[in-house]
Amino acid sequence: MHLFKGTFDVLILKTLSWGPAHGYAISRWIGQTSGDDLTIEEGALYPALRRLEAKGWLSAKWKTTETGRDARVYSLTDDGRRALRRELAAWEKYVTAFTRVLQTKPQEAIS
Amino acid sequence: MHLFKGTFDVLILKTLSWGPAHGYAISRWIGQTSGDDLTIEEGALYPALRRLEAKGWLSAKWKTTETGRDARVYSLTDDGRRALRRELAAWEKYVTAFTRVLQTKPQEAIS
DNA sequence: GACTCATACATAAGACACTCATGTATAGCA
DNA sequence: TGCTATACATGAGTGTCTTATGTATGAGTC
Repeated sequence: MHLFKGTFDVLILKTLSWGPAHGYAISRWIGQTSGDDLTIEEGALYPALRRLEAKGWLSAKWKTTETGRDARVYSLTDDGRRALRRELAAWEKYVTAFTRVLQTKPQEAIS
Repeated sequence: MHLFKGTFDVLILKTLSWGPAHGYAISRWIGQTSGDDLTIEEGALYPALRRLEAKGWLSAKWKTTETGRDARVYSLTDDGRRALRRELAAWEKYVTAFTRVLQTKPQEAIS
């Protein structure tokens, strides 16, 4: 489905809050747990990870996975953990405000 | 606050579902009812209205308001009403999926 | 009469996250 | 040998946004 830009960072951070993971696995996890309603394209995923790393929210190193492949494994930094808390709060605030607008019925015509 | 791109159209459509209104009033209504948590900049507002009009979701005509000013008053078309229903459903589905990802705790490491 | 504020619309420049397409490489399996 | 899944990467293009700037006028204030 079409998505709302700027919302993926929180999902990535949250996913990494459970422990280190590489990009492909993060993408798969988000797809799975959302029932495939949320899919993050590879062209969006890898730049996003670089971006979050550049912000200091993630740290990365190359490792070999259990299946014998090279993978770039990301971990949440302390800054990343703080950012996650902030972003989660912002998201909830946003949804609350959004819902309020959707549910408020005007007494009279809007002008 | 920073916003999530692509989410405003629904708010505009919803606001117009209560009756015709001009851009400035729509913006004010969204700001008000959200407790100023959601503000739509004028540089985003007017292009968005044109966009929705071009899609056939809104119709517009110039009128003079009660306060004696020229204003471009927008109304929801039938297509717009259908679009609103679709967009609302999509938004709810998105938030649900999003919440599911945020709340799902993995049994084991994500890989 | 001059000034300021709120109302009302408009647009251009630039930022930025996305989609889509394409590319590399390799493990595992039939 | 060929196919699928895994794993990363990037470039071109798109579209919505922010920021800044501009026009114009009604209403109230000094």
